[in-house]
Amino acid sequence: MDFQAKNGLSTPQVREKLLDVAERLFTEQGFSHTSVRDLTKNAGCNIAAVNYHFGGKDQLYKAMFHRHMDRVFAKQIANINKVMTSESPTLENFLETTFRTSLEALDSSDGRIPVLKLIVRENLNPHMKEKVVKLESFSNFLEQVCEALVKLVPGLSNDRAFLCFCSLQGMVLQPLLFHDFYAEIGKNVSVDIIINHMVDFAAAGIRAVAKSK
Amino acid sequence: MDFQAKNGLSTPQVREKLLDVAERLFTEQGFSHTSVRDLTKNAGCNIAAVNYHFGGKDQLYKAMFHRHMDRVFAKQIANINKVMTSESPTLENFLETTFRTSLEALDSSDGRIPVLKLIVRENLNPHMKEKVVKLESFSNFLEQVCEALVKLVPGLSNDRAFLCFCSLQGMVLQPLLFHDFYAEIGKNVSVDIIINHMVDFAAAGIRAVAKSK
DNA sequence: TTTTGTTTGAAACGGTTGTTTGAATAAGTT
DNA sequence: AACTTATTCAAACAACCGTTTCAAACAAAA
Repeated sequence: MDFQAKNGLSTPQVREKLLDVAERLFTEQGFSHTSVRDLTKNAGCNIAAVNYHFGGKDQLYKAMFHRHMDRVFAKQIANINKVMTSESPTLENFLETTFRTSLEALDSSDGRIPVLKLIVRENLNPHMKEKVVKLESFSNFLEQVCEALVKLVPGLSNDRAFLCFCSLQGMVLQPLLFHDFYAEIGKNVSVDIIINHMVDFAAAGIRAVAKSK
Repeated sequence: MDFQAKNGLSTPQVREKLLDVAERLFTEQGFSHTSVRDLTKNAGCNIAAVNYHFGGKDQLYKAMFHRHMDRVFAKQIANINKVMTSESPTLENFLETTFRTSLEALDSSDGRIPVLKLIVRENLNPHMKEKVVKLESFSNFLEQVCEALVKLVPGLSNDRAFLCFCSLQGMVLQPLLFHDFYAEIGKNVSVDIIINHMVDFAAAGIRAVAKSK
């Protein structure tokens, strides 16, 4: 009932192993299609471990979601800072870094998993009652991007910058969700080509929007 | 076992009613979260009706998916033709029509349901073994869009047009998936403003890509 | 060693799922 | 009318789900 009551910090291995497995299975198969038996079998532990360490499937999902979001947004923001504090930051430079970080999960399928895909899942089928996505992390990321855009593109208002953020998010989303699908129907494109295209497309789009009345 | 064996065409009412309910519930809640009991209760028929008329939950899903895709792609292509056969078709004109048709499900939540959302669901959790999306319909739509883009934008190659299609698809996807989410965190924007922004953004993006080496 | 608290294990519980069954009803034909 | 087919219905089925239980194994401290 009161799992890890005293030992507030870390239960050594099983907890982490379960979080790792959860990150992989939940992102690949979704919440409903991943059973507790799947998770524990892949983690090499007993079925009861999920309830013992986390208090239920829901809360394991929540814990992994938050851990993952914190990691990825921290990385994105670090990248943005690196670009913006360089000697001569350009819009193209900023876009390429952001796109590449978001899309690096596409090629060389090492363990990297895109948060956006997770967020899309959570948005289609909410599993947490509380405000779905960790708002502190996400809002912070959103503001950092908008702030950078306003600095990089003369004449861009805050409102317009938000709309641009949405467009950028969509452009990233598309290959994340559909790259495999298009590959299957013969429309295969390398990630580098996609990124180059997206930089050209988005840079022109943002600059045009900045000049628009 | 052999449902509607002789009467190959239409079983009068229950079939259609089930397809309508399935279209609504599957798109709102997803495949797994929609039980056969939900479907039949909303359709006002018996539980066994799904298996009797369609042969199972899977095949009801498939039938509604195909019916819906055929309808929406037909409408999209009709719109494209209307624009392209007008006296002076412009890129902005084409984009606005396409965007508005795709996003009309956002405001005034009448029964309209976006296919793209369905396709995203199906892409995240495939429920059909066969090539997921009806390829004839989708490929046709894709080609029509690319063809129109090449005609409207001088210098745009076929390969580049495909990449632009992907970017457009992403830009449409974003509000479809996240509009409600952003509204909940105070970032509410009217559909008209979104569309105007997207037209500006995409038009500049496409023209820039056309001039790129 | 004995004691104490934490972690694991196999089995079972209650609930929901999609599907099947077989009788009852409706519709259609001869 | 009788007979045949198509459809509906309530009930039951088998399989899976997340969770609980409680005894066994383990660790660390006394």
